[in-house]
Amino acid sequence: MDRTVALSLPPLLLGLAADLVRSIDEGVRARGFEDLRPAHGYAFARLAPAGAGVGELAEHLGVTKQAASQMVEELVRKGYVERQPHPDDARARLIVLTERGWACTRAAEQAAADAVRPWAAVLGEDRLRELRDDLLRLAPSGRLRPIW
Amino acid sequence: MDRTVALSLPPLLLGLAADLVRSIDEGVRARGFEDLRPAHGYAFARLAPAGAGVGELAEHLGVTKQAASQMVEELVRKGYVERQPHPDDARARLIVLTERGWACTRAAEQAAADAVRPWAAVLGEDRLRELRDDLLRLAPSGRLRPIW
DNA sequence: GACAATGGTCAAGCTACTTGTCTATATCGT
DNA sequence: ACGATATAGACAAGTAGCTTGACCATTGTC
Repeated sequence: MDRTVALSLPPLLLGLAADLVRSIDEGVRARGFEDLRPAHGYAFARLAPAGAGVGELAEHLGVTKQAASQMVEELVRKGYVERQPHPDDARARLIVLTERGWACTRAAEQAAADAVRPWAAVLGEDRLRELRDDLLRLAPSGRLRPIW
Repeated sequence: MDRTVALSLPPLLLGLAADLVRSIDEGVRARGFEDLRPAHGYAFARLAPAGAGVGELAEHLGVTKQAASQMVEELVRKGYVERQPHPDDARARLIVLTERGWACTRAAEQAAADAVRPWAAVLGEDRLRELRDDLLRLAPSGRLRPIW
């Protein structure tokens, strides 16, 4: 395999990803959610579809249950999520987004769209779609991904 | 601009970048550098070409001078870098890689190449090169990028 | 119905960062 | 040339987000 491609690809990919995270973070903050950090976005991405337990959230974030529990406590205190009793298991709790949590999620999507828009101007719509398709093929099987 | 592309691209890019970081980190550790974390790789990338001062390193890493100074102290203690007097400025010090630092840098490049190799199998050499070219066009002006 | 396994929390400790302060050297204005 | 200000870096203390360890409540298993 071409050595120059192998050596140049990782820095480019990581650099672009870092810029994207920073850009979305700024966009989310600019929309009034200044008490959140990128890590919270990864949590929202897991919680948005149908909620999740603390353990599931921990696994998604790649941290311990205790750390996830602390983050949930923080997000509850800030009004982004709430703990509901789990319907089937009295031990477990279902963590779900509040309306404020959903509002933040929508803000993150807007910020992401804003961040990507210039890319379409640079590459063109078609090339950008191909880029998306390439990334889709490289992405590990249906693992859940962050919103921002 | 196509909304589905705008919404799917960021998670795919961030997810792939996260996998890449984890993969390179594992590769570096497997090659015997178990006392380093991904953040150190970003530092090495800035130091490798010609060394740098603590302030320059701090700006590259996006942290305070004090934090960069602490990381340098840690890397000195572990034998990866050394402080040299700056030739032109008696206040400043030039931080440069030691032989061990270079060995680690080479290990990181190997690990990165290992991580990217499967991508060529999925996309093909030509498509992968186009992907690299696309990322190059999206990368902000010649900003320095991490090795892993 | 005992008993291990699981979901979650409480408590304490660690680490990588932060802000604040300081010294030494360099640069600028007069 | 010299005093004022800016810059490079280190020292010290505080903080935030993670870790490990211990624990309780509920569930599933033999």
